[in-house]
Amino acid sequence: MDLKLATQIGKCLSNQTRMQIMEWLKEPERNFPPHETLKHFNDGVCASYIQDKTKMSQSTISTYLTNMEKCGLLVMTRHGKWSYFKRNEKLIKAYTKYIIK
Amino acid sequence: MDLKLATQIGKCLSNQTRMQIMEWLKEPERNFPPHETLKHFNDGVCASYIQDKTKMSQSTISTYLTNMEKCGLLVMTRHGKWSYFKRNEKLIKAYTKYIIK
DNA sequence: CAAATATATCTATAATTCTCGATATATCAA
DNA sequence: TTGATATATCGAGAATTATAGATATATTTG
Repeated sequence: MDLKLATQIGKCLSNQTRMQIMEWLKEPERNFPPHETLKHFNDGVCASYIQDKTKMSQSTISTYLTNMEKCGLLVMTRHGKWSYFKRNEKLIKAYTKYIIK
Repeated sequence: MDLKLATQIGKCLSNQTRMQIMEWLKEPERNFPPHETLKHFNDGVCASYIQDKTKMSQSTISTYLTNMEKCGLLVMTRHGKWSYFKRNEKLIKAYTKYIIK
């Protein structure tokens, strides 16, 4: 973790929708309906379910998720035509360690 | 800690200069010269020393510090004509607890 | 292959943030 | 009180980010 990465993470976490997504992804089974094809949340939640819940446009949420994945906050796994996103707890922990004294 | 406050904190931590200030304030005696009037860093570091180190304008750094204090990241103490800023470890910890699963 | 579906990327405008100079306020020192 | 110094606030233009529609790409299905 360095200054640049930490500020990029801060940028992702400076928007209520994005922060809300991070919170929802703490408990996928609680916050999202079950996936119809995949029978689990092992790789997180598919982009369209996340989008539905935010009520924002597809392109906006896709951009959010892509950026959050680029800075490491989320991990993306593709299954067929679906993209699944889950929290990257390791990076989140590294970020919190960086800002704590 | 709630969604709104967490994103405000994220905003403060989304800028390299502000994040750098947070890092410097972890170790005032290491990163700043001793204060001439006050003989300690108990209340943190005075605004002008912080400004000097960033090489940015007085008004910009004053705005930064004021906003960081408003969202609780920093605690401000006034001694005479000087404003001293120190980290608010309690709030920082609350923020990290909020984002960690 | 063609159609349907999910996601990603491009482009442009709207909204917000950045940054500084100017100015105001507060305090100290003479 | 006057002048000097430290910090805060205001106002404006520059830079960045937000957001969505249009379009492109990728995958599945018939």
